[in-house]
Amino acid sequence: MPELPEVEVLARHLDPLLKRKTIREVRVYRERVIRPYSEGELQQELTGARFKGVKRRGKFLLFQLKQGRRPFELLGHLGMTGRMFVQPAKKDLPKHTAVSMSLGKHQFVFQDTRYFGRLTLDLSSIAWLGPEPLGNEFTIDGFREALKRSSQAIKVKLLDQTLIAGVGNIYASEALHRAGISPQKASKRLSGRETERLYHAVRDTLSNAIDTGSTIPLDFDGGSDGLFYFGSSDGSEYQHEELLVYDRAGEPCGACGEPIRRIVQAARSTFYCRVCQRGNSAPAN
DNA sequence: CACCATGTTCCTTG
DNA sequence: CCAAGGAACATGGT
Repeated sequence: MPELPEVEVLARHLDPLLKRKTIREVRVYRERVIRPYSEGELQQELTGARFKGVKRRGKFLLFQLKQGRRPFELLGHLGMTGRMFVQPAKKDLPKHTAVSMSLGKHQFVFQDTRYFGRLTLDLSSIAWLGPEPLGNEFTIDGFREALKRSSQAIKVKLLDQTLIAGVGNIYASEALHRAGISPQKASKRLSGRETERLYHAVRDTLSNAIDTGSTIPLDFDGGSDGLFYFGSSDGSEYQHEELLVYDRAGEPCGACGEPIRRIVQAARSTFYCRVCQRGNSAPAN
């Protein structure tokens, strides 16, 4: 479920559900996700603490808590397959539950099939994140400066969380299509106009996804996988319709009809239209 | 059985 | 030293 828009929608969803709730009990079923802390340490810190709010930074969730008068934060990340939701206390925990916290009548559940996600007191991983793409810190000038140096393909560069925090494999392809730029073009070779187009394309792609995702009911405790870009829990798939190139290899480009291509960059799939996204892929150094 | 998957981190290579 | 590439992590779907 994990790119910026999904995490943003999830943070907004969880905030009112967790706010003012007190953690009564913590259970860790997979210690890997709370590393480098132990179950005992987490229980020690969290038991009795109260939620103040839920925020997002890049693809990370920040749970703001208070133990008495002492504020602190818990960091969450969904990895590839993580889900976080609130369900009735009596309800059975799903398969692959990594952590659960009882909140009285309800319980907060972190479930993650592949266990790549995190729920930890170790906040170090957000220290190196780049600017929030939808915030004021993200500027065209800063973006241009960052791209100037690198000979890496622009698609790969967009996944660099120190460049922009929150763009993932799906929206990187989507943003490049929107900007009409070849994913293989070396970052440093983008023209001023292309850089500007990409800057706006990234922001527009992400905000549109948040808008669409916000319209979808997130009844996680009903068994939804929460992957709103793959459809909501009732089976409809409106958000998927918004994706113009991702996972559409062979299908005609909505703009020109050319079949969408799939290539591999940095060991990950990239989808693009050869006609709408022309450009030089010369790997000059 | 083979290959694919929304992400990050660590190790190796050049 | 740094940038770039790849593997590892772990499980499931097709």
